[in-house]
Amino acid sequence: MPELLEVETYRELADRTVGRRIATVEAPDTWFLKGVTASQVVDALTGATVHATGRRGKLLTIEVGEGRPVLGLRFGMTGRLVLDGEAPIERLEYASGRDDPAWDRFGLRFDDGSRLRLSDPRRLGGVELDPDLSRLGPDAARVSAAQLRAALAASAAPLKARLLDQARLAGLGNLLVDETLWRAGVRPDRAAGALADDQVVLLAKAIRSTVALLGRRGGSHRGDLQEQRVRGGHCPRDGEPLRRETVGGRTTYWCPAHQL
DNA sequence: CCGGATGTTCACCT
DNA sequence: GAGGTGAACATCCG
Repeated sequence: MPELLEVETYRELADRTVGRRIATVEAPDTWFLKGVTASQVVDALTGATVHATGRRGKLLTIEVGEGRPVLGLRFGMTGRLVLDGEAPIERLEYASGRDDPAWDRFGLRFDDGSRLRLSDPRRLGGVELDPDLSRLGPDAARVSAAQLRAALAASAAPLKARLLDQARLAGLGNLLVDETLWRAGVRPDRAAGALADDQVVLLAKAIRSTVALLGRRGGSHRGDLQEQRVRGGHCPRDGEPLRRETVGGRTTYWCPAHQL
């Protein structure tokens, strides 16, 4: 999915529907429904009015009328949220711009005729009711040093693996983590629990500032490192050949010269 | 043709 | 228990 930044733009899009009444719920793909049946989702949301939207990490939440469950939307790597026939706020690099109706996995039709739909070619996202927020760590956009310290606490796992662990810290994906560590000058494969306290403070700052900067630039793929995230890429800071390794199960690029 | 990709979950190892 | 790996999802791109 989209990482935290892209989900935030989807939340802003979904927020335009606040006040609208849901006339019809479209759940054509039962595989996309997590822990609920199509009829449960339809019954729970039909006739409800959108009250508010929220986001925790990469999870988008839509709150409807009282006594109704919260709707949780996940986008996987290729999910997009579309309102009406409007062009999406942010075009995914991965997506080719095509928009096959067969990829519509979930949708809400409102009384005013507008339609909010989740299109996901690869079906990596999902829809749930009353998502369990206790399974997500603090949101990375606002993580404090103390929260980050707790997330990394005494772990032998590689730092990057912990930063990607949504239960520890919610919102960072592969690109944001690589960009953040590159900016902070920290190796992704260092043991998470081995960071000195002042390094944790700096890393928390780097996470917040990197998220904010790439947000201003327009998305997770707008990092300085992005163009060089290819085989044979070089560090944009000092020209050193980048290392490419699998860390935390994901392809990772980092500079051996300045990430220590 | 083949390998990977802004993600997550699960089974199965060590 | 903690970590790691590979598979699965389905499409596009180099």
